[in-house]
Amino acid sequence: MDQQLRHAPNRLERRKARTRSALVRAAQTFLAAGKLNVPILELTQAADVGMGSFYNHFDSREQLFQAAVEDALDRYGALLDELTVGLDDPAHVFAQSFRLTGRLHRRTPELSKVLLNNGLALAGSDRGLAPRARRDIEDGLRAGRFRVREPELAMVIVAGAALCLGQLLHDHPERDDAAATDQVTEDVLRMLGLAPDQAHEICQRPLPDLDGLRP
Amino acid sequence: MDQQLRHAPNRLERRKARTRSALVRAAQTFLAAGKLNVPILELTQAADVGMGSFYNHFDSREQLFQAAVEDALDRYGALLDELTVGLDDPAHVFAQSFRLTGRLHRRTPELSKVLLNNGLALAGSDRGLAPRARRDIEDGLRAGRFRVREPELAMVIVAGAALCLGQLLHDHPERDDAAATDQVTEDVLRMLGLAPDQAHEICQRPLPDLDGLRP
DNA sequence: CCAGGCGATGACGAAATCGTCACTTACGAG
DNA sequence: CTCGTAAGTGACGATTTCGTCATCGCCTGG
Repeated sequence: MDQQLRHAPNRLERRKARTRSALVRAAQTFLAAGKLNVPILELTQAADVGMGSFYNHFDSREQLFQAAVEDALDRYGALLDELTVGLDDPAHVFAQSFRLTGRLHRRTPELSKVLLNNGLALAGSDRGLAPRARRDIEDGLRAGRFRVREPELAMVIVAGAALCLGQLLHDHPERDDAAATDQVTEDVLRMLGLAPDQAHEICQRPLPDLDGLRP
Repeated sequence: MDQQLRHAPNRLERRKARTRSALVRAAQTFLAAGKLNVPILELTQAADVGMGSFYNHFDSREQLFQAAVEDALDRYGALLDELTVGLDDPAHVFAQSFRLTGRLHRRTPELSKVLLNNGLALAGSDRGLAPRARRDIEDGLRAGRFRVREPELAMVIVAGAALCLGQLLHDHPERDDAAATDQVTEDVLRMLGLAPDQAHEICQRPLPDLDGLRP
């Protein structure tokens, strides 16, 4: 009883949230396909909601797509967090995040394409991957593991490498994504000032199991 | 006389080329503004040609935009070539190209935006900047200046850095573009395996004068 | 000077897309 | 049980965009 009364209006709110969520997910589909100019009707049909429902939740297509990107980013970021808990060495955290991101391009292609299609705009964003990378780099500097003059400019290279790596893996499905990712990570770690042998070693460490994370 | 007869039909061909070129330039304007879904009529008005002329030269808007991107890339590449003739050290060529590219983001914003808006797709392209960067890196490896395991993966980082640097300079007009570019170039050179002090020195060298190149 | 061809042009009917609105359905309070 | 409200729905008229086509004007060769 208490649980239901906690924040009373429930049934209706859930319905509303479900409709909105359906629209967002449909938008992510088109976002992944790069079709930014889909007719609203097609969007609502893909979401399996009525055409009029769109205007109950969003004023414009741009607004919906923005919400779709933010949602995708938040999920991407949360996933990364799950996968890097309990690591001490900032360089290890950074390397593991970067390597996992490389893996995720193949594991969740839709999410990957959302990233690639909005890539540059997101590099300076305060959501998603960028703030995490920034934090890891600064942690690494404080811990004396990294050696760069301007963290923000190192971020530029890290973000660019992550994006273009994703694009490479997307354009060349035959490439071994794990090997390519680990090599790029190693190069980036060297750029960050880590000793070459340490950079190499840190990229050989086992990664957490990716199976069974998303039901 | 001989000159005119060389490849006979001239007057008409020039007119045709002028119309086409006007369309391409207009398209580049919209490309730079990120407006990919401009009505054809607006495009032809911006180009100051008749609406029907569009269909004399292109079948679809996509086709025009593709031509616009290729044209911009070719001009960008040709400009880079002009500015790096006569350099011997591959590392120097690379550094100078990269630093000039950073400068060009501010000097020719339209060209810069075309690059940014099509960025990732161009990283793996065989036109524009990518093939030059690839060539410079391989030259550097042969000359023993660079030390990376896989040139193609180093390219990934270089391309990403160039793009995200452009985005950073675009988002933060207050930033000193020369200083930021030189620092990023230095970091990238370190990533490529150049000794830190050499990387620093090579980024201090004077650049060719940019004034008076485009009349 | 004439004729033929090629490119330029914009009016027009066809088609796509928009966003409102009048109506329905589902829920929850009294 | 009944009513009020919030959300869902899709038909419809208005608007935008498309791409064709009949016509025009410039150039060139004869």
